Amino acid sequence: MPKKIHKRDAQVSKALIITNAIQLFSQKGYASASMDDLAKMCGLNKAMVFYYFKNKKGLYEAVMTQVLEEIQQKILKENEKYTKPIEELESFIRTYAKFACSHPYLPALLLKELSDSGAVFPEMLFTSMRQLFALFSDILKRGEEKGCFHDTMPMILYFMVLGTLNLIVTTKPLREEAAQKEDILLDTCAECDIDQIADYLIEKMKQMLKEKK
Amino acid sequence: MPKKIHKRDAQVSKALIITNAIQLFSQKGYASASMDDLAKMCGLNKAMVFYYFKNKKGLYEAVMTQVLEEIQQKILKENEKYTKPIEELESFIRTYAKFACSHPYLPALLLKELSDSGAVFPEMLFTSMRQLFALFSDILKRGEEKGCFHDTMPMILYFMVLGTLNLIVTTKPLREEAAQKEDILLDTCAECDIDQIADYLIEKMKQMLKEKK
DNA sequence: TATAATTAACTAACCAGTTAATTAATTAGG
DNA sequence: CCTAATTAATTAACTGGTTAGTTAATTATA
Repeated sequence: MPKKIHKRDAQVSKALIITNAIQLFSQKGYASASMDDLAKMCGLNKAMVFYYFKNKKGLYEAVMTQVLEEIQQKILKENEKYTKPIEELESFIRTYAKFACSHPYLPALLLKELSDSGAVFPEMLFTSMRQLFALFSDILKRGEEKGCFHDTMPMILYFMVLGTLNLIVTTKPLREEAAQKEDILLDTCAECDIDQIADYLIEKMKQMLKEKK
Repeated sequence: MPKKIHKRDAQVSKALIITNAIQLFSQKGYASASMDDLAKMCGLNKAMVFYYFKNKKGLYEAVMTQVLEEIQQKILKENEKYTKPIEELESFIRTYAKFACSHPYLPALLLKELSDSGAVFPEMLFTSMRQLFALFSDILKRGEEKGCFHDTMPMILYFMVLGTLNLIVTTKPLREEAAQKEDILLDTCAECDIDQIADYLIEKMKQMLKEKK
């Protein structure tokens, strides 16, 4: 619990709350995240949370918006560097993989939210999530028009990519622990780094997309 | 809230609690599932829950064990019908897909648990989950030895299958809602039935596995 | 009669959210 | 440039409701 070293500054306090809330929500989930704990983490009074974000749900929405905005901007920016659909797809997967690995709160928050079917955060979930999917879907469609992709079902392929990468990241501690006590026969991919995994995924996606029905 | 119509019977009461707990935990998540609510759903006194399962965690473990046992038995039984790795893989995917679709509590519970890295249910998670993965991994390995599969990374492919199917099932209500208000340009696969999706996944898996590195 | 199943009533901790008072920073006026 | 008034940020203390879990008494069954 860090003591407050910062001056009175709304911007700073607000950012401090969001930063800690990202950690808390991603680790404990919405219901188990305590606003008392959050205030202690921030070194602020609990009332500040409600002063800036009205209520718990408001804070959660701010957290999700920021996190989704972050990854979306990153992917869009990377995407601009490429023109060929294959390269764009590769960039999408690699960027998401790297970001998810270095910011593991993203997969945790996303999987929790999706496993609830957006129970906590119903409206804004697809407003924000849709845009990422739209980009992915668009890449596939353009690839199909150009004749380099075949037999695409964007929604399924999207879940394939996100599902795989999110599970790989969130289960990492579990798989590492398993690797120690398990027999060697069962490879839990505990030592694979995220680049290897992204490479493998990309190659497999290429194989899936190049074949005509 | 059904009134109790059953006689005094430990077996019946216990089963009643588990059945309702599966629904409750899968809908609300571990933290938000209230034992008071559960007792009301069962038409029993709350103390019964603690009488039979000691505490909330004990009940949750019983729920997870039963649910994982259920799907595992189903898949193992189906698997016996086949001998060729390709058929076994196909059966694995199709059986999981169908079961997940008709018992949507499974994907909900699994995704919640995995997004926590087994926070609630640490020990038994991989004891039970491992067996399913072991079967999947085994199918791939035997296929590779026989020369019909190539370049397999079982852990990644496992998450690919489970990740895709689980997300497809849990997001179904979300995607259907989206389909109504969204532009037609973005296909959320709202009308796809689970057999189509399983077919597509199986075909894509075949394409991925047949190619040599 | 002994044992197992069930209940009502209780507790102590926790939680989201409120309130009214206090402190610090900003601005305006002389 | 200083000070008084205004506004914004922060706090302690509180509330009402909920929660997991307990206990001791009661009912049914074998």
